Amino acid sequence: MSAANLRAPRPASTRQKQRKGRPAPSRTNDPEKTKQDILEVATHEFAAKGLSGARIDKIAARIRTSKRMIYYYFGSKEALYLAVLEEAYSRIRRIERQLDLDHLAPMEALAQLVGFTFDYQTGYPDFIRLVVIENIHEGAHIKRSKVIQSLNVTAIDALRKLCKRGQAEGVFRDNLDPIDLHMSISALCNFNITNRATFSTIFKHDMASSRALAARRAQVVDLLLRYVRR
Amino acid sequence: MSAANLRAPRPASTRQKQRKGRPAPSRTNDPEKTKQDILEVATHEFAAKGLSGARIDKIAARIRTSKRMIYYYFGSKEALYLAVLEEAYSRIRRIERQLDLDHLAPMEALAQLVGFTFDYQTGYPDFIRLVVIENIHEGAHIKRSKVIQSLNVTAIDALRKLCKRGQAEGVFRDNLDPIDLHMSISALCNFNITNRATFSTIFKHDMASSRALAARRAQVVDLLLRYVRR
Amino acid sequence: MSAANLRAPRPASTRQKQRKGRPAPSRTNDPEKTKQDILEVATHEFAAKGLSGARIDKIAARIRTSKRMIYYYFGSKEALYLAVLEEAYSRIRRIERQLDLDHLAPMEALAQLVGFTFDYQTGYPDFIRLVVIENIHEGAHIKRSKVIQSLNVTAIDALRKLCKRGQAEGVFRDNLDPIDLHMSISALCNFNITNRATFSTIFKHDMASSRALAARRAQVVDLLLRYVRR
Amino acid sequence: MSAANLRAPRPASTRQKQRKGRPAPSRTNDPEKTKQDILEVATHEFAAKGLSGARIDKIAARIRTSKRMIYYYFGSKEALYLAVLEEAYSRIRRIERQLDLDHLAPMEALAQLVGFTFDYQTGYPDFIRLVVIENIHEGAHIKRSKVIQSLNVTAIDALRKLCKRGQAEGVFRDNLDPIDLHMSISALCNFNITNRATFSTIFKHDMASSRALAARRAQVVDLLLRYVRR
DNA sequence: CATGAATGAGCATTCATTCAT
DNA sequence: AATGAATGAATGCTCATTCAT
Repeated sequence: MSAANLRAPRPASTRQKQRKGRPAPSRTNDPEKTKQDILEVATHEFAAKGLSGARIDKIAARIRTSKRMIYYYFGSKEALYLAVLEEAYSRIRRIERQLDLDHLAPMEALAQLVGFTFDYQTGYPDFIRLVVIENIHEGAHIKRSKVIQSLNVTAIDALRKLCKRGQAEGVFRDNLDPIDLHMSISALCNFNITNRATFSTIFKHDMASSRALAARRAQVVDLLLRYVRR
Repeated sequence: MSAANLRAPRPASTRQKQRKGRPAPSRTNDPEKTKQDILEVATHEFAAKGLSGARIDKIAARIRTSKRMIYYYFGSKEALYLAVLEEAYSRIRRIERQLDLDHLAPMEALAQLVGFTFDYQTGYPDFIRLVVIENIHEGAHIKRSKVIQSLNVTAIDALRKLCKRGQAEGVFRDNLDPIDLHMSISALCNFNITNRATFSTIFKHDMASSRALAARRAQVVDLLLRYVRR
Repeated sequence: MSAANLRAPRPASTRQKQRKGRPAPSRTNDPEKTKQDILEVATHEFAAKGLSGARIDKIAARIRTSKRMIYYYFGSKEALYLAVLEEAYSRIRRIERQLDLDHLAPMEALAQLVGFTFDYQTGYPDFIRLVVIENIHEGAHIKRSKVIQSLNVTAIDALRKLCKRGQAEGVFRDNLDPIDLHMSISALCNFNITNRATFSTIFKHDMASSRALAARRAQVVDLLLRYVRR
Repeated sequence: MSAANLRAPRPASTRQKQRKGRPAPSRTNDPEKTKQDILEVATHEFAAKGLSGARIDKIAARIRTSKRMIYYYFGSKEALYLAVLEEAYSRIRRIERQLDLDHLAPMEALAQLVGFTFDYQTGYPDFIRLVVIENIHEGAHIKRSKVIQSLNVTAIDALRKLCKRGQAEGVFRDNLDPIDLHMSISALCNFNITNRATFSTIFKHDMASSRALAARRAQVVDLLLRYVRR
């Protein structure tokens, strides 16, 4: 049996290289980098447009990779979105872990933690945007993600330790719930991102200026310190 | 005034039993009602799915009106979205106006205001969802809306008056900025809606139970009262 | 609230009429005809290429209707395929019903029935092609079709009556099963369609010429008459 | 010779346990075996899904070889399909050649031939499925295959000899055309495969049970014997 | 001999929107 | 005032196939 000489016409073999104005897809042969590039651009697209508003085409157009690669590596739009979420959560957890509060006095430590949270959210607004978007979807994807749910929330542990220490030293009042405190910190730090546009518009109050940010940061820290102090 | 009677009307209560097959166009001959019905359903659809995720078809299917009517009355999806936003903002402003804090002692008045805000957000979560969604779009629509920008933000005026009164009476500390205070109130009350799903999932802490809500409400009030008191 | 003057730019309203060389979609306003047209072309496409090989684009291109209409009326490729199957089955049943064998002598009646079947299959080969294709899919779609399963198979009833009559008159032998007989008739009549190309190629024997067809028709009738006769 | 030992070998028996994850490329270093494995799996895939419905990916996933190998050995999907067809035809011809009818009385010999054909088709349904699929494509590939067209159709020669012998011995009637007889045999034996699903569904008559098969086999033999006998 | 990475072209399907009455 | 029919332009996704090593 020799199928070779009976071969059906190979439509693709005669295809001309006809790159139009395309961004010239790379042949990096560095799959990790390619994946990372996709993830990075996708993070921004999803954060800016939401899951349904994001366009795979747009993501592809922004990288030196064809749209096809996105499906090659991630399988579907939703899977890409989940990967983006997982990466975003992993990243913040990774950074939180580096925070060392033990060597500071309790009040100062809390100020540090709140300030850090505020700065991180402000400096990397895509993360909160993604979280908020995921909430619009009622957390449907996060609930399916073992990766995210297995991440250790160091922030809470740190907060728990801090509360105990503050109370032991007599500078924090009793009846402080770390989870609850974390909620308040998040709420106050998130707001600057999640409501900036509407708030700025309605109150004619530019929340994005570095001056406004610095002032707000101080107030948020102040507000939370007042809350915990004896 | 208790917050309870300010709760959002249950949107579904007027809904007719869904008929199978065609959307069964109405012969109500009551254009105002038809518009209102569209708006109500659209509010929920946009709040639940976002601007891009919302489906005109779904909205039409849920009302006794054909899809065509939506275009007849509102012109486009985006215009409908804007109308929804405008209605939502108008509504909260209308209700805020009914709040009478002058007859209460400053601390109590603030507690009332915060509690009301918390209850309203919780009882009518679509509003905050819409606001958050609008922020994903960087406020692009709100910026074009004369209606929303012309709405008088009574809440701020009330807060300003309250601050002054509280300071005059010596129960509030100095250096309180009403806008800033408003921001903190909003942030703390919004969070329960905007981050409920992810927070509940990650911290295995059901934020939606009536018990959790009541506890959180008390903490938010407490947090803010501690912030203003001398 | 006047959304009208705030209307978002309507991207479609400024769209120019830019019909390229398209087949100029009709505005027949005759949905029944449009549906029928689609069905007809689709029947041929599916019969010629199978379910996976058929192209919605090709079907659309052959009618004075856009591809979009196919989804408007049928919902999906698979649903269209099913509609095609149902129409094909309905059609043959409708025609079978017109066959009146009662006034003929049993042998002649059977000859008539077999001849008719042979002619119908030959004259409308798409039907058997579709059936064979559906069998490749292991009857997955037919099993879901209430329409097809509710069709009364008159052919079998006619055959049953005919067998009885033939046996009563002493011209048919005993031990004849109508379903089994039907199977043999179908098998012998189908083959000319289902295996024509390969058989013709391998045996260098053109099965499609009118002469070959007539000869084969006679043989099939002969074969079956010999089978039933006492 | 009993038909039983002519049955198709169970293709799955040599298949290794599927490993999860990657297709786990083989290090067999036995190109002939690899080719054979591909062919075997491809035969089943094409028979089950048709040319357009078959998936190279699925074929690759089922063998201990990467998808790339398929192209390495066969060049293209269509060439693989053709190789499958050629192998299937070669195989049946090879087996037909083993049939020795000369030592049997004509009637018995025909019964043997028909019974064997029926059993082979039933036992190795992929072959007829492939043939039917190739007919959907109007025999386009078979026409290009020198391999298939050069295969000697022993069945026809055997039939021709048998007819002559039967007529000489006075047990077969005159006017028997071997090709035509072959056609009838094929038609009656194929039907059980090509129309099983739809026929079973429509007539609520399970054609696949061993009882139904045995009964049908007897009838087909009976039908054909009656046809040839003087 | 062997293979992981990469991809162009096409495909089914969706969706907001408009036409004609 | 109201609506059933119709549709262009995407959009997510698939698949056979090839590159580079």
